[in-house]
Amino acid sequence: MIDLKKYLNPSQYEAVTQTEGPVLVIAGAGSGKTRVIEYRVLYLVESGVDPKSILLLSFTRKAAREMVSRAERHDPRSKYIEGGTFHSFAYKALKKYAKNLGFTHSFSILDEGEAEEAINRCAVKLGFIDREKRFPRKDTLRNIISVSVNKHARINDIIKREYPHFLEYADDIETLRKKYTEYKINKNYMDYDDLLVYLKSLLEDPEIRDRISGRYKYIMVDEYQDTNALQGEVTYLLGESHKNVMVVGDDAQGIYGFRGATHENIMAFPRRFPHCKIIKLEENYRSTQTILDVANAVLLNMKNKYSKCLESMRKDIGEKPKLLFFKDAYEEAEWIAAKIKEFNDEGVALRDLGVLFRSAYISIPLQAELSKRNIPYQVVGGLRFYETAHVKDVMAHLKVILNPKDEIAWTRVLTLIRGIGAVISEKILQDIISHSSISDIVEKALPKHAAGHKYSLGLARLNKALESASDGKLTISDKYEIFLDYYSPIIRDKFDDWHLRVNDLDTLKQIIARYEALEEFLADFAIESPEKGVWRVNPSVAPIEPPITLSTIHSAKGLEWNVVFLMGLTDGVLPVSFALDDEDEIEEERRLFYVGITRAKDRLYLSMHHEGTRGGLYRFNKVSQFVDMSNVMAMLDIDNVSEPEEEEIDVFYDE
DNA sequence: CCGCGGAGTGTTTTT
DNA sequence: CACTCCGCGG
Repeated sequence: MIDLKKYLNPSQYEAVTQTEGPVLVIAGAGSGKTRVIEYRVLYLVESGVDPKSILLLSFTRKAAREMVSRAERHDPRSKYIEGGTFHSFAYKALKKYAKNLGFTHSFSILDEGEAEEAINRCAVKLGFIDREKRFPRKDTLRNIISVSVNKHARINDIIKREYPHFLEYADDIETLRKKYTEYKINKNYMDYDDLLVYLKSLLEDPEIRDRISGRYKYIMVDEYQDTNALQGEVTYLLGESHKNVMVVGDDAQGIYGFRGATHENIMAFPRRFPHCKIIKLEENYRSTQTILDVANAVLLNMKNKYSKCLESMRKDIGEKPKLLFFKDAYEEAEWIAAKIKEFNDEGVALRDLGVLFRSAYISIPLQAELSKRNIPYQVVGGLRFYETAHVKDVMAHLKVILNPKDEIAWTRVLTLIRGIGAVISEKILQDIISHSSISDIVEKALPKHAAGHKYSLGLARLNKALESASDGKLTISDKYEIFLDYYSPIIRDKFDDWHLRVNDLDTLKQIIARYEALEEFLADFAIESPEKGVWRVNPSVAPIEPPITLSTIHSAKGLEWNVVFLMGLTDGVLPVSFALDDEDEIEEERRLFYVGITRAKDRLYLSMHHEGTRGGLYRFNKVSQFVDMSNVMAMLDIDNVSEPEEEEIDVFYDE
């Protein structure tokens, strides 16, 4: 057994060795909470605990992956531990026990766009769309329903609070919610929320719960402040019989309130597990004191704070973080790119540099600058490539051959053909779903429609592709190639920028080659999909060394870099403009700022630019209200303040 | 009934 | 600016 005390401070040591019973770890940023999980797994495994009985959970894939990979690195046996996101864990459990809930084992997962389509279909069936012109749009409907599930809230209350102008439709939306739920059961669909809802249902069955708890005897949940009510329930149920549950979190870093996460879960944990041990980690090992001074100033400005100020354990005081003002987005990007080059030339590896921002689009000028200088970068977060239309188009073809009952995917596939719109696709679809196998569809359903219409040629072409691809002897790569070939004329017709989009389809080809089963690929794609962003300007810079990371702050959670650039710090970006009229949302934005700052180990650069355009309108950007606080400003080295020009008008934010 | 083009709207973060 | 929705022409 290794000497843990050499690697851990007393609180960390306690959290690592207190393996039995409930434990709540309140861990400030950089206080070594992942380290605690890492060594706790090692300690358990070395004490003879079967690694297969250890379960690590987190909300985001990033955090989950980081946690699992670090937990695995000390002992070869540790690679047998189970871990991942709540959603991926739910998927595996549901694969096994879905029949107990009335689903067949091969349900399909609806991503957000597909869920919207499904809701729209239900709304049409209920007559809500034709009847009223002002009925909410499908994305709003999906959001309302999702919030009600994740926050355990009533539809009526959500509408009152967030969409008061739709209050007259509250009853209709409630009806729609029920219809949508039935629809999904009927069609063997689950959306992201259902994975958690049905996991909870499974765990409420004492027999199944016993089986699952019997298997996972040690449970650890990271980033607990980012879990919502539903995930909290799941955590309780998982730990109910043996109570060996450790949750780790920091309320000052809660940034997923928008999807129902609440720091209340941290507060409620000791109530749910009365003899819970509470351990606080307050010493920061990551950042210099000068960086923490800024973080602490921001922390002090938070309205509801439970966390204490961070104190650096590092001997070096460090450089005061810089605040930089630029004229426009290009000057800001140029300066950052040049500074990155400078660091790199001095010997700092690119992988030790990170650039963070509130929204992915903020990074576009910087990406252009990095490309110009041949600096390799990777973009994390924001719109992901599997959310783009062309990727979804190709995927829909794979979905229908796996699950011929998938009418959402069929509709997508059919309407890609020229001459087929909503009405005709619906007619063909009725024929399709009256058959249950893809070969019947190919032989009986589709040929009926493949003559005498202007779309007949296209439909015949589709039928041929489906026929070839449903050959059981083919690998999924072969099937993918068939559809890619079929889709090739369609993508050229549909998108002006198709030559850029085909790159994504190439990437997809490489990903798919790693899979043997189509079902596994599609599930992974929905739940553990590659997080590569699409906001890249030039995808083909030759990687000389591991690239610099450009990331949304959300995706940077739990990670750290030697040098961090936090860019685009203007009111309207951070805090984002929609948050400005809601105090709770502003506070969440402030925590986001806090998370960004605390990612930096040695150096931190905060930057913004004044000139911007939004919706075609010229506007003058003000520095973020989070930065523009005297206690924060006092901790910054303010570099080149350029005073606002008199004649410039503040278009958006009048006081 | 499809698809194009113009008008209008709203722009985020993740599973 | 980019995406969605609506109305009209084919």
